[in-house]
Amino acid sequence: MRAGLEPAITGATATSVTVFDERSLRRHDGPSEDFIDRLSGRVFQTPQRRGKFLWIPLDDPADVPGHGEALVAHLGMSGQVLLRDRSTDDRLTRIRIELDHPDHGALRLNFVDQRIFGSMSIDSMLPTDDQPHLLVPSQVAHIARDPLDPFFDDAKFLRALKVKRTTVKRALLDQTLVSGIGNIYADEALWAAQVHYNQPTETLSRAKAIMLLAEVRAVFAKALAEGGTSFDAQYLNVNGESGYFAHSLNVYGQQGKACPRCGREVVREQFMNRGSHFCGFCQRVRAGSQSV
DNA sequence: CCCCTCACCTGATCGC
DNA sequence: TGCGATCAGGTGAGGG
Repeated sequence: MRAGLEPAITGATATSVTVFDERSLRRHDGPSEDFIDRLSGRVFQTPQRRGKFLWIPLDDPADVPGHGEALVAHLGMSGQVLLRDRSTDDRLTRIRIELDHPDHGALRLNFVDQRIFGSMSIDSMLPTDDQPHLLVPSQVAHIARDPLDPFFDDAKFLRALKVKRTTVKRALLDQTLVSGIGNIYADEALWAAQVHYNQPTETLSRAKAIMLLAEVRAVFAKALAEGGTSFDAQYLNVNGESGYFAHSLNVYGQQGKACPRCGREVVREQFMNRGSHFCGFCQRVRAGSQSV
């Protein structure tokens, strides 16, 4: 989504903003009038991402220099950002931003979200603790870098796995430890590394933890190359197109089918109020390596 | 302080 | 055709 937005909206001016459902501003500190006022007339800079948060830095308004604000978007479970022409509408559009781009002319951003777990907001930028010259929106400050980020700290992540009293899938889904991993990519990376979702993190050997992190990166790289995971019309890129990673899934949603590695049945269990998909043979809770 | 549960929401689909 | 149950890819406040 970030890559799709960049060439289209960088340098565009937000000429008009409409909020159809104020609940989509759940992460915005203020009423919709405030969101509209602060966004209208601003120029979009290059879109940025950390984990599942996307933001578009805004130029400083002429009368308020050095402000440092961004339009922040999170898709939640069902959000989409669709890049449209001025005449195209989308069902379940919660927020609409009309844009004027010096090269591409009139554009429209439709923020579409069925369940309204996603949001848009205007947020102030803060220095990151590890790279103070790089800024992130205040609501993103507690989110860890993702494993494809050049400043992701492998040693810090491995240390956290040792210290935490939790299980490995919980840790993968904990965006304060490592960001960008959701239920699909957690299950896929765990399968690739042959780790059971309920393996206590402190019993994971260092070698296994390193392998797991490598598999997370491999899953991310493949999913990004294929444009993400689309099961239906709900998960689309900015041009309304489906990603192809769903064709590459080994265990997610594959319950009842054969494990691509050993041929035994893929099973699904309830875990954290969601589905966990794994091979009961390849992925078993193993006795921990004793580390001092 | 750390970890886990649950609330937050709507719409599509399926079985009866 | 209609109705109720079920399901869905995330986050963070608050309780234990």
